[in-house]
Amino acid sequence: MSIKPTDSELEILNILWTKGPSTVRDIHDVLEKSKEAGYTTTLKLMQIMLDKGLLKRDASNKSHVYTANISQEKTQGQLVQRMIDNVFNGSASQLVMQALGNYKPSTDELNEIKKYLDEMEGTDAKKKAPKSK
Amino acid sequence: MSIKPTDSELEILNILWTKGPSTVRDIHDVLEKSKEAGYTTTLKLMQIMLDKGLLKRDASNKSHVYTANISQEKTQGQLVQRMIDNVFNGSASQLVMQALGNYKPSTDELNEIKKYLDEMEGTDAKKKAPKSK
DNA sequence: GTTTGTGTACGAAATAATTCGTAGAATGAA
DNA sequence: TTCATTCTACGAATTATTTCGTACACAAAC
Repeated sequence: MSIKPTDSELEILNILWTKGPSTVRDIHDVLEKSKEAGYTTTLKLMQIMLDKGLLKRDASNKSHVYTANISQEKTQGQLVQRMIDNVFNGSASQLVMQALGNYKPSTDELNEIKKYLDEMEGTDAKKKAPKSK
Repeated sequence: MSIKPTDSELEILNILWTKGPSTVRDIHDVLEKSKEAGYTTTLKLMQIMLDKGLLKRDASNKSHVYTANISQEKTQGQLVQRMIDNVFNGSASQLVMQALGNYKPSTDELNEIKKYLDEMEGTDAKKKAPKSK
């Protein structure tokens, strides 16, 4: 059971994750700022995403209100997983180092990551990272 | 100037990066082990990849020999970059932590990453990681 | 020679993603 | 009510990806 949103779908999901429940108009207004997009194109996309189960909606008003139906964290996890498998031959640390070498995070970010690593080391092969529900 | 191989194309690239120059037959034999695939399907894919500039080939023999025309490291870098932008709203450290939380690398891998981080910290805004040519 | 095997080229079907036009329902002015 | 606006639904064109059949070239084996 694995989802695979397209790039366009991801754009919409990102907006929904950030802004919360939104109408097609809301989403479209955001998209328009960064790209050409027809209103009905956005509408159709979101209808298809509804079909696929990526979104859910409240249709009790004239303007339907859409919400993401998959969590940001879970989606990120699955996409990262896929990238590790398909692009890094299964090596998470390879991905991590590529991300770091490529990106050069700030010292603050570095420290955050190191802290995270230290915590992991302590717990060794115990369980997964803590997650706030 | 940014490439975007599809999943199928990435499978082929991975094989080429691992095994070096190969014929369609070579690639197809590897693919067949993990999935259904017709020979001419693989052939066509590789021809299209040639068109796109993802591969190059030596056609001097009856069996043409293909090679990846884009480097593994550069491709990984671009894909990671894209994921950071599209999925993690620009935060590399978010990606890193998702990768780690999700995957639970071995202690060895953890140490490798930490070492890498330490090196980065020392050199602060210098340049990219050393690469053996 | 002819047959068999292995290869490339290429057209085209099948599927998926994206885009948009048009129709018609609902709402709110004028 | 009539007009303009705003919305959904939906059909359909466009483009990209994946798949495969068929044709034909070439070489080795018979």
